[in-house]
Amino acid sequence: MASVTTRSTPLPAPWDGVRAQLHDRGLRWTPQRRLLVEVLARTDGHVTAAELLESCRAIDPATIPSTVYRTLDVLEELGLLRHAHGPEGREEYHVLPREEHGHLHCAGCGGRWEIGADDAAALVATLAARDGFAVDLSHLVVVGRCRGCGAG
Amino acid sequence: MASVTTRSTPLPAPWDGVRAQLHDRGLRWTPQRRLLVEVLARTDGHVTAAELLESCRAIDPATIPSTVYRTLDVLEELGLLRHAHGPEGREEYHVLPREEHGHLHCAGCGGRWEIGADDAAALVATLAARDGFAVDLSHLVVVGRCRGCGAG
DNA sequence: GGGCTTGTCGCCACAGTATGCAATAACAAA
DNA sequence: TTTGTTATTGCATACTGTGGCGACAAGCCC
Repeated sequence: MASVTTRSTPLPAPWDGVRAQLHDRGLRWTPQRRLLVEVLARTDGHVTAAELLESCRAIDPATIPSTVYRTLDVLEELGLLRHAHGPEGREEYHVLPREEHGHLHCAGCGGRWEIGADDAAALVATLAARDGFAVDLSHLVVVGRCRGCGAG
Repeated sequence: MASVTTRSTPLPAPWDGVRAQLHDRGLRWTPQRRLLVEVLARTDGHVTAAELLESCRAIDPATIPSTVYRTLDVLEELGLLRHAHGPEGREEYHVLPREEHGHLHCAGCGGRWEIGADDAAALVATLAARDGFAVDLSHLVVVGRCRGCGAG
């Protein structure tokens, strides 16, 4: 009889190690987690939790929201994801953060860009020097208007 | 017979002009709006919408959430409020923004501080020069760890 | 003061996120 | 393979915030 967890898609990149990482921490590899990981493996860049939920439901309509949210928390603890809050306050996840970076959101067109460590260096240095504050770049969201949308 | 809208509290500061400002735009002065304005007049600094709702309910338990949210939107359009998103993505309102400023949130102790225009000047200048991006300082939220909470 | 226009309220439903709890199932050990 | 432990699921529920819609009432005009 075919195994229940189909092996049709040997997870790529860092995702193939998730199962082992979970086991190392005494956590479990479940079909629900596998489903989300499969979805994430096909995703790159930024997604909202709601989008991920929808993608999971496209494959398994029985997917429960709270399971997805909890699994996202777990994966974030493993370091495979980072989350921040978009301009409307909704959660956004960065898959496979190569390096810490902040985000730039245009309130006009909704466009998004990344802010590198060097762009924020001055701000980070100012706050570190004056207040001893250590900035978490991955949570930095800067809202404003891009060139195209003008200062209007 | 006493008037329905008690005049016991002649609204202070800029709040006394709200009614006129509403009228100028063809909007209306209702008991519900007056209640929220009274609460706001006694508040300063930062509040979440939920806190304002609670304060209103303390006075009039019949206060409806959506009315509060909609009134907050209206008052923000009048320039009497600004909102930003806290680290958990909840809405936070700044009452009577004296000047545009961003916020610093400590993920450890939950402490909050303001970021002045000068603190962010370098970041603002960098983004303006490189991308032509105009930063909205009032939406700037920087998350990290304060001196006391260490880099842990 | 009375009527009319239309902005606003109150209610309902829903989206997105989060938590408690009992039942289930993953995994290890026998 | 069976058993036992306990992490996880699924469900119910709650909270924040938004949008639709009919009924109501604020403010204008006469």
